[in-house]
Amino acid sequence: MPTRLKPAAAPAKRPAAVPPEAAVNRRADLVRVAARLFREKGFHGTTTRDIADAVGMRSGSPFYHFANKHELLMAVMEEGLRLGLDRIAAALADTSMTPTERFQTLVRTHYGILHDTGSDFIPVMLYDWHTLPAEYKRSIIELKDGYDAIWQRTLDELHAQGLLRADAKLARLMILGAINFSVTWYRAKPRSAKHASLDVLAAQTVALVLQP
Amino acid sequence: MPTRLKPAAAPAKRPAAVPPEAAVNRRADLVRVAARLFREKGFHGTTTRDIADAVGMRSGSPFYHFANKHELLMAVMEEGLRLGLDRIAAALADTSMTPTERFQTLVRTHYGILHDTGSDFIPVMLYDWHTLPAEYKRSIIELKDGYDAIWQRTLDELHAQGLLRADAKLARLMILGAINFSVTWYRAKPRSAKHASLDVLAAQTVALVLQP
DNA sequence: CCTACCGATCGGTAGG
DNA sequence: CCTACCGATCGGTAGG
Repeated sequence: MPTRLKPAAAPAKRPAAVPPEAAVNRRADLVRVAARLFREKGFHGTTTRDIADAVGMRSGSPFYHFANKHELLMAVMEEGLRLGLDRIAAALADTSMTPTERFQTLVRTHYGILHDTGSDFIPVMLYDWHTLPAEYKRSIIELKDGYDAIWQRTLDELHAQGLLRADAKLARLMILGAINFSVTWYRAKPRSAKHASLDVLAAQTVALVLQP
Repeated sequence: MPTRLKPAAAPAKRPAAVPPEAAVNRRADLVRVAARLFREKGFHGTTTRDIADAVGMRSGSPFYHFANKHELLMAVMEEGLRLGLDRIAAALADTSMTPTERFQTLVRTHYGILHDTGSDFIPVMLYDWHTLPAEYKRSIIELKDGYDAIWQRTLDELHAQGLLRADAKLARLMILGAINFSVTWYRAKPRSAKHASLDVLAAQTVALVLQP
């Protein structure tokens, strides 16, 4: 008859009473930390306890902010797409750019979205998209469609100008695929000096697919 | 005091004694079924019981063939790379091909390796590479390096001929990335007639990156 | 957000 | 390869 062992450790001290708007900060902490851990170890490879530990909560407390683990995953993806759309909007704010310049900007911005410090949200979406139950996917797909549409507009223009030799829709899938796949091989800030920077990566990507 | 409930079901009948070489067939069954399930649900999303069920074994029996779940994952990846290398070698058997023809062949073959019926091994490697412990990766990396080298030779030649405008090594990463990423969006044999075939996909990929 | 907990499941094993 | 099992862990919950 195995009796459940209770930790003999002293009970944790309660933190000081929290300010009113702290809950949303704690929620944001959970999303940010979940993104990092999901990216490193995958959704199923990360436990809700790992996430709670990393933000200094007890194991049951994340469920005060999220009904279940999948909603945490959804929040990570939503945050990533919202941040990504913001970054794209800011980068394309100058409306005088040529289609080629817009394309260069999109490519460089997307590399940043994948590899800048703290940018773990979109990689999680790329890794664990198939893990999200269909009912959670709807709202994410809406955001993702907005993201794709921005790319598609520019690629359509490039195609019309004869600067893109493939079908514009397949070109979008292939170019974003080429960039997205860098999450499997690119390491930010390695010791080696001959490592390609994101600027170089972006320039080479553009050179590969755009007609001179 | 919860007493463990034992199933009241009749004990399963032992199957007839197996022929001597059957063990290797059963092992191959496990690898093939594991590849399919790992692809569909991921490594952590698939239980060893799922795999045992799918081949008609009891839950403990896969561990007669594999020391642990990770060795099953490694076997899936190894099988995929071996099959892939075989397919490439067969496809490139004609030594009179130009670099452009070899490139077209490599691209088309790789799409088949990802999307042909029963070709679940390499997609598993793409999805769950980061799940494999480092000590298991060594032998896989060796096979993978061989695969990459074949691509690199052809891309170097294309670059020398001025048919590829990006650095040849980055071009390999980006082109294989563009193709590999199709595992996230391409569905084989859909109902829709306007769906791109692998032939079309391959031709468009070549058109996108190769200078006319 | 913590305490205290549970039901289910999971990878894996001993022995045949 | 099956039987019979276990130790550990996991997502999640009731109540404060």
